[in-house]
Amino acid sequence: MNSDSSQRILIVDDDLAIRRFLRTSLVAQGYTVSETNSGEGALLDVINKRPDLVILDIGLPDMDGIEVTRSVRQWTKIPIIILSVLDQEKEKIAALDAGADDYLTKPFSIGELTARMRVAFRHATLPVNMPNFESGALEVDLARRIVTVRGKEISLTPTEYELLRILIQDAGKVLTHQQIIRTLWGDIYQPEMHHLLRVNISNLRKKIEPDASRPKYIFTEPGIGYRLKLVDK
Amino acid sequence: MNSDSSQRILIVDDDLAIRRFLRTSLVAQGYTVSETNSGEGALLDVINKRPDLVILDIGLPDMDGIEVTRSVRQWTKIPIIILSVLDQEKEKIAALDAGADDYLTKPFSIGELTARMRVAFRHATLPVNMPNFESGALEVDLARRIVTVRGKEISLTPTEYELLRILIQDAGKVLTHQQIIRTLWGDIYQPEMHHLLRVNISNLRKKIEPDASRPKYIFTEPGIGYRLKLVDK
DNA sequence: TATATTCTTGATAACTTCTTGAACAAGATT
DNA sequence: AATCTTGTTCAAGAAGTTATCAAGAATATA
Repeated sequence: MNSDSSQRILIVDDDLAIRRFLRTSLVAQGYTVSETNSGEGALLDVINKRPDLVILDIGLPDMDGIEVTRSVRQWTKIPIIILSVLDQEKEKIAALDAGADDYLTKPFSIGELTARMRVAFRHATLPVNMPNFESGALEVDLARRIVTVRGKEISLTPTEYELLRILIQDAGKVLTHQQIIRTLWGDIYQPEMHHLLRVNISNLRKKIEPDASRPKYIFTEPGIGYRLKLVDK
Repeated sequence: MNSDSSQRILIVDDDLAIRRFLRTSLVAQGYTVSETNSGEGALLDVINKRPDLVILDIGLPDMDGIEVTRSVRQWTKIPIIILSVLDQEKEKIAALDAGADDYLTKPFSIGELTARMRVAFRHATLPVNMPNFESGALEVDLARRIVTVRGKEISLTPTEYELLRILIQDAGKVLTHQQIIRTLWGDIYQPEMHHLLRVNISNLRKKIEPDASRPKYIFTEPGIGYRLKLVDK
């Protein structure tokens, strides 16, 4: 948190008028506000200013708000509320699945925005910024997307990496097949997805486990799902 | 089997057509669905059916959806998504501040609803504040689905775990054979199920009791059922 | 376009869990 | 003491799940 304990909000929007309007309204509500007008700026400010919540316009000059969301989500769970002029279903779903916590269509009322911000703060757990993950000989640099086993860097396919990231995000806990499938592939849930998940688990194990038939990291919970075990050094 | 790892959704709406529509769509997505048409029913079902998420219409015959939300929030953080025909700012804010996790205005697309459900599940998996059960040397982490006896982690089959969970839910109380059987295997009650239950109790005891022939945790109530004893440390 | 990489699917093997029957035990009833 | 009822345990086959390999399809890269 901040020294004056007020919550810091980062506003990302290329429209000056909207930034002004939001800043005024939020400052009046007692929030501390900083602003930027580009995707690049957003990524930098999330790192440097460590805001407690991001309000992100989806249409930015340099990069898509969804891209920004995905990028930020690689290493932090900081609440992100997306703003958009479009009420398009596809965009909404894409934004939410990329890791956004809420999606508001302009015009919206400040009352609703702040209510949804309060929901987001309620959800926010203690800062779970984990730039790197370690368990035994396995190390994952989530910010740089680098995985090493016993110091040796290994390369994972996009799906394998995403799967590992999902397991890391809830390390120690059992994730059901359904949960993993939904996070990995979204809405297209179908029974044959289970098979696909198994193949990917198998491939991932081959790359990170010393002995794939006797897993040290990725444990199977028969009938339920998988669990990434936390091992002390 | 019933100890299915699929997520359970409770739909609360007095409009049969909407319930049907939601049920069909959600079942197709692999969710397990139960329904009720009143606020009273909702409160009961949240307790008895232990859903993982509630979809709650705000306009119910007996009580307001906001009331229901407030009431449920007294004791659980289970995700609640409110549905409404009104796009009224005041109502939205009241619902969100009462503890709802999201608010959707009808008509909405199923795609958006399921995307917002995924957001809710993402939030719900974070807090580790689910009650842990402890009795003597037996510890059950219900959020992580981990059972330890004298600090040592033990693995239970889905049925065994579900059985233990049922006993924990009413720890100290006697659960009749019928109650357990129905919760475990649904309504297909048959006399030979008793034998099946006994075998499972036996197997569970072997895993958690120091001396299975002299149970410390799971007590037999002859002619009635079983009881999980609460033991102080 | 060719080449490499990754994803998806089917076949099969290995494994775990479920279900059932049989044997046994303890207490209650006759 | 014999019998009945209720409960426990063991073990084996059936049913269901999970792991792995490999080949073709799709996608990305050169």
